[in-house]
Amino acid sequence: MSRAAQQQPAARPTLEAVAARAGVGRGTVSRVVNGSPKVSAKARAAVEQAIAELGYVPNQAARSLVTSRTDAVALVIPESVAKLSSEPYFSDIISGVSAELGESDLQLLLVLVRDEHERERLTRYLTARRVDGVLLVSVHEDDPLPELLERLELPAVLNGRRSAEESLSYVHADNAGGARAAVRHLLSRGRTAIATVTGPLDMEGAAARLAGYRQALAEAGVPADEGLVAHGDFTERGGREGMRELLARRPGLDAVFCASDLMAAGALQVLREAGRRVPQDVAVVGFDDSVVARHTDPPLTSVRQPTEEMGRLMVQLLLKEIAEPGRFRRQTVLPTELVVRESA
Amino acid sequence: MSRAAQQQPAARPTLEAVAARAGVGRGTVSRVVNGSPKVSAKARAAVEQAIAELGYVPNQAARSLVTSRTDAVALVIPESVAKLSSEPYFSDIISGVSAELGESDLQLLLVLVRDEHERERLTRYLTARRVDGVLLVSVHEDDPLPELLERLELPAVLNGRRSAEESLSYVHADNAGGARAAVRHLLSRGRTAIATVTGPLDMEGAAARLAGYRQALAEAGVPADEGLVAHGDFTERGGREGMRELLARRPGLDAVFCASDLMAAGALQVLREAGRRVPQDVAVVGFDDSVVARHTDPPLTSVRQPTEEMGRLMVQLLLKEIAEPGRFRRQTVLPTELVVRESA
DNA sequence: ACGCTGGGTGGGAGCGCTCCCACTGCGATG
DNA sequence: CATCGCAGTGGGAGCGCTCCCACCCAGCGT
Repeated sequence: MSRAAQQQPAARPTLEAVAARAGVGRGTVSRVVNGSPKVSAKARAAVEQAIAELGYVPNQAARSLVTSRTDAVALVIPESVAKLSSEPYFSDIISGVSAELGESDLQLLLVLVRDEHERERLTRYLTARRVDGVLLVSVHEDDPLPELLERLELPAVLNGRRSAEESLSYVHADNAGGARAAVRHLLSRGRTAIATVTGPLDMEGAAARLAGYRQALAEAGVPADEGLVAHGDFTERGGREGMRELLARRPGLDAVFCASDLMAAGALQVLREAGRRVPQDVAVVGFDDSVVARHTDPPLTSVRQPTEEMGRLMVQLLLKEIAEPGRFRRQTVLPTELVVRESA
Repeated sequence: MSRAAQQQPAARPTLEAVAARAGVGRGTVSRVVNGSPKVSAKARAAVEQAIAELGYVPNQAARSLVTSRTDAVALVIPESVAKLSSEPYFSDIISGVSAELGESDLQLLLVLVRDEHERERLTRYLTARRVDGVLLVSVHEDDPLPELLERLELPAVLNGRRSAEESLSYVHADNAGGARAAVRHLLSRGRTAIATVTGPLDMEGAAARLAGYRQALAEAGVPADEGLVAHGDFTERGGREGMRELLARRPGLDAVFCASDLMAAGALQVLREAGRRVPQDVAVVGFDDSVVARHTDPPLTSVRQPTEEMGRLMVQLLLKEIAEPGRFRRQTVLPTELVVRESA
């Protein structure tokens, strides 16, 4: 067998070939392929048959070249924050995004950004407008990406927001409300010295959870005690360190609200080492209601946020923004819900 | 600033514009952009300056149109198997793939396939050759995708294999060896009635784990007892059901090897409900050494497989295959390692 | 009978790039 | 001093598609 013949990847038929076969012009084939109504039933039938016979599939590159659409959107995850693997949160977002995108004809590009180098790569990529829109999760206050997106005027939806005055579209959970519910629950169980381990406060969501914690205490007339507040970073290790700090400062605490399940898991370890029983001595509440919550000892009471749904919603907003790149932004807050298990 | 000027997405400069500015021809600019050595230092400098001044970014669509390369690869995850969120395995793969791809100029496309509808979409996508190569994880024996990849002659690397005679390139872990190590460890701890909950046996990896289990027992002269084998599907629920079945059939068992951590977590729940102490009454070993393993009660002894590294390796093989689409396949097996914790 | 519509159609132009071939100039060679 | 490379260069052709304009017919009104 000749090498040449073997290498021929069976040249894909072009629009032109379909036109010839169907006995119509290129324009008509294009109209059929793109679902234009201005085609007679007869012509449409002929074209459709030719397409089927030839196994025609449009060449996306050629299409993009002229339409300057790409039919792809990027989901950007700044993985530096936490390892993707240990954060079920991201998986759920991905899952929701993917499901919702399935309805449309857009392809999902997953972009993990973990260092400066990769950020530059992404910047080039976005500048080249190789996607029609961007979904950005885990937004930090000083993240340069949202600004880039604004400058490029690229349709975008954030998960979380930089601040309360966020100018881009976003979807996020009612973090403050969830935290409030968690703390109220602890109060209702008779706890009085309720501590918290916060997330990274340069993330609005983490700050909101802290605010919710404070608000619930204030409402109940509990005097604020900054000694009961430790700062973490959403990771398990951060949870351990925060808990140790709290225990050292306020040995008498009888409850702790952790701004993530992973931190709650870390806190649990430290409490056990310190000989405190959970929930008898210290009640623990987490946030996210991730897989981890169901597997700790004891299982975690946690604030559930509809993560997958947030993913879906982000896509819906993005599609609207792509279809109609208006000035005005779409911003949505989803409710949270306390899931009570043994830990509190 | 005029509204019109503001709305103009500032038409991106073309190669032609760069050429004009640098006072050279299009060919020369193209050579510089693509790193051809056949350019004089002077011309190169002029072009590079022009590129910088104009902020030129090549148009990928135009490039693809003529090269028929896309500079993108797809990572396909048939999510039907298990929810992405509960399987840290996938996250680790993604992480490794993404990291390794960062070195090259290829973009990662994540494609989740959860039903027939989405499979068809993907088929169309691949047929249109919108990617240069495909990474496929979680391969089942009867999965139609590998065959499609072969037919399309699309460079591809599997994670796992359909069978021992897999014809495509693949990367997988030493599943049999890992299972053997797990069972030997149980034997060395004096356990005699060692049960197992298998994964879905239409996956070669799951079958290999079962084979390793059997082999270790045979080597130790322990007579085979099919009553000690229950079939699961890698999920937590599957683990629970398998464990119940085993307990009903062989109440005297003193150890169980689960083919995934998630199943081990399920088994743990059932054992506790049944009043068995772990590890005193029943020792438990999992597989994957995922996050879950560290959070169960007690923490799981588990077989670690280098998941992230597998992702990296898959990319390396794929790149070779893309660069040189030869007949011969590259197939790699990575070692596993037993991580001992309290559960066994 | 003669415009007029207007749905339906064909095909030229051109998107931005790479490929490739023809061509230039210059030093080395016979 | 003519001849031959050969590194370096410019630019035509063309990738497969959409856009758009000119055009072609019915079918309708006057």
